[in-house]
Amino acid sequence: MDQQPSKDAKYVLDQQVGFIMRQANQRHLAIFSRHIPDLTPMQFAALAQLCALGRVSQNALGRATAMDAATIKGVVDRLRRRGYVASSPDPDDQRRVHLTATTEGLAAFRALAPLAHEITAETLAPLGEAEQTEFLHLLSKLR
Amino acid sequence: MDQQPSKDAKYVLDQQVGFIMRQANQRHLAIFSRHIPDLTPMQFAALAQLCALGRVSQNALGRATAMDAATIKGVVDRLRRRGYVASSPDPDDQRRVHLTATTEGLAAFRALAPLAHEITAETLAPLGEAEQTEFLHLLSKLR
DNA sequence: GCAAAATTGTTAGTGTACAAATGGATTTTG
DNA sequence: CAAAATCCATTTGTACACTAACAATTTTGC
Repeated sequence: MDQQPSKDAKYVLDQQVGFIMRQANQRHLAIFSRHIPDLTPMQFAALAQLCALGRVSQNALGRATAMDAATIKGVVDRLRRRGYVASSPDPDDQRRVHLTATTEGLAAFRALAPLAHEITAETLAPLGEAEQTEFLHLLSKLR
Repeated sequence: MDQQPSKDAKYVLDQQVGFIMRQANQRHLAIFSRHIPDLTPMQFAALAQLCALGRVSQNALGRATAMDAATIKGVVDRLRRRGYVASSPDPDDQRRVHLTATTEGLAAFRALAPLAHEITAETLAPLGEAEQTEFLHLLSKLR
């Protein structure tokens, strides 16, 4: 009796925002890694903010990119291993470690930044121009 | 000279869909785990589809929930450990493992399903009613 | 001026995600 | 009917993401 599907259940899932949002995000991640295969979205975001902010502590960079302290650590570690980020101890506060983008990191960001627009454009391509604006507007309200 | 922030760089990031979408998703995940602390969204999705589809192979369940074969394995393992899912070998095709929701799993899903609507409602709460419909419509086109 | 509170970075543990490689089973095709 | 292609499930490796707990170090509040 429980052998056959209860049609109402499948219904439920396809109506949930989270489920649809996850799939939209999956599609976006695929587009991203096709354009920028060598850097993950998180690594790019961290590098971008570091270039923008100039000189920050690790936790501050995490806050600027909406990442957990534990998460930003891993991201920064990988960026440092790649030579894009350098760290030096803060003389005033011995808990802190100052982060800066290396010349190489800055160059990489400048080369990659234009691609970011392409990625956004391709992600939003299924929508018309007016729809894109509307979507971004609504999405922003949900964060 | 590179000490001070270059204002145009920070701009870029906050405009990218992926960055905003990730934050919207983070907020949604937080809402989800407040309402359903014992199951992750992925586990709930897999359980829901299993209840809906009745009896499927592991990979088929993965496809139904937009999960990788490697990913669905872990999710199913955890659901099985929790006693919500049972597996048995397929007599016709020896590659396959049939999955079914246990009585306990079915009961859990039925108890949790109403909460899914609350989660969606809370996630979309910052939007008006017409905006919610519009948002879901646009989001669906992006998956 | 000193104990309590807050912050910084780290580690450990759990749970997605995907790519790539493996091995076994089944289906297709030549 | 055998070879090739496909499919299923698993394993390995890398990368988020969050919780919780921790030590070291400021900062604060009385």
